[in-house]
Amino acid sequence: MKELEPLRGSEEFQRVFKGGRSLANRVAVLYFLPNGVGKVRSALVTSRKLGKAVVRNRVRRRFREVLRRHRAALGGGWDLVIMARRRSREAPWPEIEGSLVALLKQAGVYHQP
RNA sequence: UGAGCCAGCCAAGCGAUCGCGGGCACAGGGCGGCGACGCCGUGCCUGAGGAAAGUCCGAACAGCACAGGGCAGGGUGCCGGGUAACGCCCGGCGGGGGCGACCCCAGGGAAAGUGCCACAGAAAGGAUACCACCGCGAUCGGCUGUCCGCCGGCCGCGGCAAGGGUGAAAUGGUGCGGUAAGAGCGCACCGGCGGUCAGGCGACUGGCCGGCCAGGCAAACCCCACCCGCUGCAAGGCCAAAUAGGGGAGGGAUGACGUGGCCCGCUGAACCUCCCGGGUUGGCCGCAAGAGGCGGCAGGCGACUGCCGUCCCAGAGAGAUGAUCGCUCUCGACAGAAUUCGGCUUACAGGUUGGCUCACGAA
RNA sequence: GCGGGUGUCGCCUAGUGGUAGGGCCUCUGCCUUCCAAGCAGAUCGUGUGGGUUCGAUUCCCAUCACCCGCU
Repeated sequence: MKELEPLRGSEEFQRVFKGGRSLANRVAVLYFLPNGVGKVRSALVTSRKLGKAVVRNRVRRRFREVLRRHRAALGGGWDLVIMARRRSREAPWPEIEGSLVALLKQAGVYHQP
């Protein structure tokens, strides 16, 4: 998945948090910053406040599935950090997918194929 | 039929499509490389738990002496066994609870010493005598006066600890005898203690004898017995890359470092520590065949052990299980491996197997 | 992953085995024309479950929550 490389290291996280913009709804917070690489790099954050390990793993898997399904529509060079919020624990799948896509569209990262 | 006790097992299932981690294969395809090969791709196989959890114990493994002596510190604590080891497990003993099946118990030492036992109470420990009880003496009063005698008050000397009262706890309990009043003072039974004999590997149990001398708390300090070196896979090892190994202060064969809270001992080097200024933030091994699972036979009451057969069962590195659809049922709990095992503890919808107890009914 | 610490009224805190104390807050009363301040009084607590002890905030065990280090 060349178009979905991971983001690593606290320096890269700090760069996105400080230099980037953010959008949010009840399911997640999206931080985004142009990276000039031509590829989309992304990372998911599920804090301990969200729940126990089973809950955090399930949320991360569902978020990752959203990115996988829509990776063809993600264009340009962006660094993304998606942070899960409380609603993501009990939200049904259509709500999660719809919420994340809405955030990506709002940020201008999402292009119709 | 109802109520209950103990032990064990399972942890929704089946199918389709798209995706993820790991392993193996690839003759053909794409990219890189002279090449071995790597990446992509394709095919097949495989992919969380009974607690993976809490991190409360024990070990393996690794480094430092194949971890040694002492102090300090910590842990364990009825007996016997199991185990690599344990604070775990099994079988007993003693105590407590339940009609019972059965369950629970940190359960050594208080005649080594220190300390504590608030309030109440006379007294909280080798202590004491408040009220009371009894004897003797003196004195006062009453019985009309005196002697004698009797009754009562007060004082002194002495006896005693049965009764009252306090407390969680006061030198054993009940009964009879005994006495001035009383007391294990004597006797019987019970309880405790000591001795002895018998049984048992032992904890302990039972019999006999002695005799009443010994309060509680050690999850208070402590004593005794046994155990414990420290650090932890981010241990430790190998390879590659990078800068410049630069400047200052202190220590070092009078022994740096290892080394831990300390001393000794051991090891054994030309380094080490701090400050200033810089570089790196990769890859591989450890890393999964093990005190392993399952089945059978044998030994043992059992924990467990021995032998034989058989199986290979996650291995990531920002961290693999998700999405959609169809069907079935009782509509699904607690919950996600990170070096690996053995335990303990805690969380938990339900389903299921075996054994046992009590109550009622029938035969 | 490894190691350490803390839980006491609504908030901040004392308390090393013997009645849980103080300040702020809240309520009531007094005072004041009224409010504030002041004075007097009251309510409210040992995170949870066991154990040791006559008696536990204190000692022991388990558990829950939170916090802080190392990497």
